[in-house]
Amino acid sequence: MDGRPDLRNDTARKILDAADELLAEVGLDGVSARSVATRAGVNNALVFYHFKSMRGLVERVLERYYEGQLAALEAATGAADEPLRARLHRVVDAYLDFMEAHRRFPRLVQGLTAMGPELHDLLRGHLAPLLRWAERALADVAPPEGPLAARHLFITFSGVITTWFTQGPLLAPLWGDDPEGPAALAERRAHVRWVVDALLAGLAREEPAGT
Amino acid sequence: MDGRPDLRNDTARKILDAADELLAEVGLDGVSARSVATRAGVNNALVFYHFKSMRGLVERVLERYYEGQLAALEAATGAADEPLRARLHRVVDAYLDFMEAHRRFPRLVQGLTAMGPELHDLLRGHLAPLLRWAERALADVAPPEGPLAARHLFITFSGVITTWFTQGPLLAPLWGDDPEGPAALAERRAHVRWVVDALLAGLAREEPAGT
DNA sequence: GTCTATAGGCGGATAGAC
DNA sequence: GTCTATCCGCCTATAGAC
Repeated sequence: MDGRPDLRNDTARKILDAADELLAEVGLDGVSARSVATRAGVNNALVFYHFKSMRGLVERVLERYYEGQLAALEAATGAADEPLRARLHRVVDAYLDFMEAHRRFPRLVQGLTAMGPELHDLLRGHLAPLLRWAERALADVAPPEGPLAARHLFITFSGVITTWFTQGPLLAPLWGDDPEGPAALAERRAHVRWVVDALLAGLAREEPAGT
Repeated sequence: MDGRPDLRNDTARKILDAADELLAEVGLDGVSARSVATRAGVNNALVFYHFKSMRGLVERVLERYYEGQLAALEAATGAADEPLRARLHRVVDAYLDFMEAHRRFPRLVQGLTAMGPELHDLLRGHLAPLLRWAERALADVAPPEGPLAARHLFITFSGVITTWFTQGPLLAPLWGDDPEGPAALAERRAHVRWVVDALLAGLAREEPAGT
């Protein structure tokens, strides 16, 4: 009972899913134990029985997403014999696919990040493996240090991708498109691929002959 | 008394500044009228006297930032005789300068965005002029529609820039640099400029001869 | 404009019966 | 594991004296 309940338990799952939904709908502090329990159709006290505290509950929701994201990205990294450009496109596609399938995730992370330093360690713990993955994946494209280092490219790409999902609902109505619709996403995907290509070309120019 | 107090009033200013600080420190729901009043050194009830409600207070804080940002970007757009690349560098520098000078701002926006749809209209109202500005500023670089349109470039650049400020404090300790320090910012600035150049080269390739 | 006092609601969390 | 009942604290907001 450390906030990691047995998820084969049906009630625990229902609570977790309800919390997940509500976090995206009303934000962290909009969510109360009562609202979660009601949405899940279970008793108020069970939230604390299964997850110890509200914080524990949120941590579990977050955990599920980050594990999925890392797995998705690692699965897309495979085949080292593949041409670089195609490989990066696949990775970026996997990133977009995951966000599309879990639209609540970027919003949730965004909310938690902005919420004061108590949560920073938690988030950092999940971010660290992602950063290491990026540095591995970009090892032979980006220099190890300086403005073109993998870490900068990682921040840049997560910015380019997640910002669309977080700001999209705000901006898209301004140009009269449904931001959640497949057409808008397809266009964004094309944009991101184009950014990949442009940055790749830029990197190639930096290092005209292989070192 | 519509939540727009006379800011020549000293107490109103103190409350506004205190709210600004606290919003960044503890997030929107971490801020209470009491905490604001205490930080400002004034009485609890004065918050409501001057700002009508907590929501009104937050709106005023937000307003101040967005107005400043738009002004900064517009000021940097001037001189149309300047070469395109230099002009864009200046704009991007102005964007980064503003964020550097107001580090709380991106974090605040991030938090509010993630906080449910009640605030979306408010944010949209501030975002709309920025989007219009971007479309004007990029009018003769980007096509009016499709994946390379100004609106995509706008989301991309605001993502690249703001993500550094929001995620930086999380990530930078992982590579042992002070994210708030001038060295880290200078490196990021170099990165963003490089991204501008790479995307500009990409756009030039799309349209080999001017239409 | 500024203060005190307080109403009234909702929050997390626990005790203890079943 | 699940339920009822409850404690206690903090919140926004207002009334009314000064």
